[in-house]
Amino acid sequence: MPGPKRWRHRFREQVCRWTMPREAILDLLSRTSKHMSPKEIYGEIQKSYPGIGLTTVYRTLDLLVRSGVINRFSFGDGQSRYEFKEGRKQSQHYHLICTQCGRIFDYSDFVEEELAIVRKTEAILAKKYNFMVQDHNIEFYGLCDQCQSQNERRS
Amino acid sequence: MPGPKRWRHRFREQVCRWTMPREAILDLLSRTSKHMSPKEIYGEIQKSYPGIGLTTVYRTLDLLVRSGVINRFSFGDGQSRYEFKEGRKQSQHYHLICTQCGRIFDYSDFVEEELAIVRKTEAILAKKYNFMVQDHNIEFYGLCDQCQSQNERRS
DNA sequence: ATTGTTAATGAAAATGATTTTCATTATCAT
DNA sequence: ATGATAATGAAAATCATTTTCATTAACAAT
Ligand SMILES: [Mn+2]
Ligand SMILES: [Mn+2]
Ligand SMILES: [Zn+2]
Ligand SMILES: [Zn+2]
Repeated sequence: MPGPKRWRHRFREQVCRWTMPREAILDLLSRTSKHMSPKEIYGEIQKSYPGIGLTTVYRTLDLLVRSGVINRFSFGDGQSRYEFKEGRKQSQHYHLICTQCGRIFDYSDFVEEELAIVRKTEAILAKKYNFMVQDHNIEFYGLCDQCQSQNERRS
Repeated sequence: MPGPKRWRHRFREQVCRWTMPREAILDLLSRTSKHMSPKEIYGEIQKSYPGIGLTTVYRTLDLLVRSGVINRFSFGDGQSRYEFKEGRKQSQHYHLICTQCGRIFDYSDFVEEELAIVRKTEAILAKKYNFMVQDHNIEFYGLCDQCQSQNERRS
């Protein structure tokens, strides 16, 4: 079943209607590799569907997060950011966040070793604290290439 | 040099005045193991120093974060949360966040292996992306013991 | 101990992200 | 094609955080 149709079916199952705003927002997120905020998504969506309201963007993002189709992040810049959850493990990646310019970079090297540790950790957590892990998140904060050279030029 | 006095000196160096609100807030954070929000801190501080305003709490937390004395987290519940940075490596720990009740648990098992991986990762990041890592963060999302049993009782 | 400079404070207003309300519209099972 | 009702958009409400500004307090110099 091709993309849109698959979503339509998937959502019908939970007494949901597959509407144009939902299609547009999911489509946008599935095409970008950026970590977009509601306002950014709204701005982008406006270009092709001027009728869609910011409120609907918020509601749709909530729905998609609850449905497990996208991920929500709080990188600490005052707004939430969203990312399409790609199929399977391939897409597993973590984030580098530049503390100066705020840009976010995807990072997916060494994920094998990291995942092994994470699995091991999850097992411990389940046994010791009886905590049922559903998801995890690793992030590195620091200075991106650009901000580093900018800084030394200034000093 | 005992606690308060040490801070007083440390802050003088950066043309800062060591004031009563700063003392009170740092003192509170250094005693608790909770991850408190500005409003929670404000509420607690009020009990002993009714004069201190919420604005000052915000400003002081910013100062302490910039000074590297405390850490700021965004766990995604709409407010930032703060934690005293304890001395040395001993205190290195990560977080378990219950997606249902929002409670946050400290976790510090297996940190050895995790730290080894993190170091390795940092080296790669530095080489490949020229990203200078200053800090990192690992968090697990899931259901805490209590919420799990609550759920099965309801189902 | 007193004093002057000015960093820090608190109250109120402003801002900005997110949520709620409610009348209207559009989806989709029948 | 139609009815039930889920979804929408605009406006208002909320809530966390920041800014403004007149007043206060810290502390270096005396
Ligand atoms: Mn990403
Ligand atoms: Mn902690
Ligand atoms: Zn940067
Ligand atoms: Zn819980």
